[in-house]
Amino acid sequence: MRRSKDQVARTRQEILDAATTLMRERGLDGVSVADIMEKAGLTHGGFYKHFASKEALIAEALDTIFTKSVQAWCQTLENAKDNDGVTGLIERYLRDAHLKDLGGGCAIPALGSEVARAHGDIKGSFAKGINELIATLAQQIAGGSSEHKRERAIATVATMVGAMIMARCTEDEQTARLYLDATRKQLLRELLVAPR
Amino acid sequence: MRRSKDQVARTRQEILDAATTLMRERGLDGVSVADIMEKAGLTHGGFYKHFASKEALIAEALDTIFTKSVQAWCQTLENAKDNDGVTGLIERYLRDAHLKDLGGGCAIPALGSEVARAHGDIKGSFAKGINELIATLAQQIAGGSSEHKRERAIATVATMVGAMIMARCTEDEQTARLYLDATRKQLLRELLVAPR
Amino acid sequence: MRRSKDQVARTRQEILDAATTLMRERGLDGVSVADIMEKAGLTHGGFYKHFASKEALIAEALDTIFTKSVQAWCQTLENAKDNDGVTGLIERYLRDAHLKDLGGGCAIPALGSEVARAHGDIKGSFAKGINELIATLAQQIAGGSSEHKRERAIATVATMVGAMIMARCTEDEQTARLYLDATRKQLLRELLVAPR
Amino acid sequence: MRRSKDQVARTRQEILDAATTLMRERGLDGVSVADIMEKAGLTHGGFYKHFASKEALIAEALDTIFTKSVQAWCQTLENAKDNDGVTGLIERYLRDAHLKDLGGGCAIPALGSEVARAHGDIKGSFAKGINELIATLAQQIAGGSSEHKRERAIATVATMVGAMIMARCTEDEQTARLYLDATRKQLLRELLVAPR
DNA sequence: ACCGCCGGGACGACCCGTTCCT
DNA sequence: AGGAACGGGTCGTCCCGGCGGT
Repeated sequence: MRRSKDQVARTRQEILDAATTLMRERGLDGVSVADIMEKAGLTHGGFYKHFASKEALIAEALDTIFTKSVQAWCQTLENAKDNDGVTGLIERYLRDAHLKDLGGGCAIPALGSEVARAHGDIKGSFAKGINELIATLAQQIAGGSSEHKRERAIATVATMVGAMIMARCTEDEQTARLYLDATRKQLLRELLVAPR
Repeated sequence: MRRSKDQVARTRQEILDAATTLMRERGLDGVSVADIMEKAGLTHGGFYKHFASKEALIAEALDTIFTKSVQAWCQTLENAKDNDGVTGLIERYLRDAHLKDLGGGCAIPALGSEVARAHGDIKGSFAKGINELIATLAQQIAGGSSEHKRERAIATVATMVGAMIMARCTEDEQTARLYLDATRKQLLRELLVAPR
Repeated sequence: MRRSKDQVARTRQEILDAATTLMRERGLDGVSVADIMEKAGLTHGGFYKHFASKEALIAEALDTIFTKSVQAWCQTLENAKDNDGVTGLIERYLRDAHLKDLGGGCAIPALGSEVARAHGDIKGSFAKGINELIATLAQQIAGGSSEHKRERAIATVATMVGAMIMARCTEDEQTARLYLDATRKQLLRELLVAPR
Repeated sequence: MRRSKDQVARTRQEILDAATTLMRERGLDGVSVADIMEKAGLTHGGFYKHFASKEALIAEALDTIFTKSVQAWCQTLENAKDNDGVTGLIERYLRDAHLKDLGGGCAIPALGSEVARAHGDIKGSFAKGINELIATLAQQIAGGSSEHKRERAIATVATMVGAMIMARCTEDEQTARLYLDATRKQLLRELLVAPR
């Protein structure tokens, strides 16, 4: 009975993991329940024992993705204690590897357009995730009121997200890299100007 | 030959117009050929006399959307000759009306995530459109080398796009407005700081 | 597990059976997957759990048809041990009932023209079936080398097939019957002449 | 007005010619009106000014095909005045070139299976054509009553048709050739036996 | 008067999310 | 948990009418 429950939970987690990757790679409408289950090593028949619907899975998978993203951001922010920390985050987000890592990267550029048209839990989970990401960054912004910090965090995330989307929408790698580089430069410049 | 050809061209344009709106409202995979034709007042049977495939229509509709966007940006930029012009564009992009105008707004936040996973003409048209938007803005950026202008234009567009996406991904209007306002403030601040 | 597997196999067989009949009645392009499923008492949705494609079903249905035909030929050939056996087969093939039994008759006159334009598994299954039918008949041909037997079997099958096609291509029953009768007479005449 | 009428008739004939080839190559259901018109160098819009329907075209095209076939058979039969004539026809029908000439060959193997399922004019034209072919051959059969001649002609045509179908239903050229050769041998053997 | 071509329904194969039975 | 069955949906193609222009 113990083992079994563990197994069920593990299976559930495998479905969730498969979903997080596939969703970002192919989009919310681009993945089928069967695809996800197959990637999890199962047949799609048992899916509805674990989740109420595809939508419920997506909402939960979104939570999982954002939770991991927040953790990663925290780590990046903390690891660079001596210097800014924010600098590190920006460079980490706008690097080439992230550009190509559709399935493992930030959910906002990967799914933002689709979620904007969604409703209910999906939109809710996504909005919560964005909020947490912003809050995570805001803590680390130097100087100013907490309101000011939040505003700067919002704009910074927006810039990174927009740059990643634009970079991913071109097949020309050089242009993509240009978008990322130009954005990083500008963001770093602002960082120097702002604290004052 | 006059009337008929006009009529055909008009019909084609109506299909295209219907597509531009529906695509942004429901996403590339969210609209069916039948939906588009119905909105254009036709049945879907005649679609393939006008376009080779759904993909071809999308690519062309993307061109149409971006052409109009470039025109709108130019106008906004020129109309405000005395002051910056860029200020006007930013305010226009990040205003509440744009947030809600999914079907008529900028294609990048509306379709970016999906196009990132596309290939061929669709991605090509989209990339060209982004490029033109950036070039349009770059012309109006004050001071610095042309390279510097371009970089600032890229970052500015990225910021606006990212903010719009994030704002559209929440059902809480207040939060959405906050994202837009915070971003606008930050963008305007940079405008004051940068040139000199 | 027992019942279930049986049921699945039975369903699959019902689809196959429906296909074998409908194909011969309406032609390869004349039947839709939905038609076949409906005849099998199912809806069209579940088809692809049983077969990879319409083409795969057709190829398998062709195998089924020819397997049954070979069995029927063997039986007819063996049942008439005392006399020629071949005589019985010819009379069985060229009788009136076969003329009208489009859905249950020999696949070669029913589908030959279409299969001639097909490729891959469909053509492969059909060719194999023809070969087996010829081999079945060749065994029973009296006298001569095995090569000679095969040649005579080929010509005999060809004659029967051609007569059936021609007979089915007229709406005048008398003419149809004439084609069948004339062919049977000629075939029987050859049987008397040849062995010696 | 004169020229125009000629031109119309010529256009009609070109459509007919295109149809005769395409029908045999791709089957009755395999050709679209657009295909035929395109091959005739026209767009498919004007088709219905020349023919009442696709069915009407097919029926007429069938007449054209059989008329030409009868002419060709007559010629072959007559050209070989000294010897049998029938021998020449058999060899001409069962040769390798005919096997591959789907679009220009005999209509019975190419379309027989489909026409068997047709009705009305299509079946009527086909049946008439078959009849004429048989009558053409019957005239040239040596010895016996006219009834006997007809019977032998029917069986001979049936054999040739069946052999051609079977040969075309295999992708293995060697087997195809075997079917044709074996049939020809047998047919020629009968020719020697019969007159007596 | 006749060709060009747009437009209309209908239908084709294939796929998806979900339920139910085993 | 496995998987068959369901019903609805997608894009693409077909045959055919009817209008517009030469």
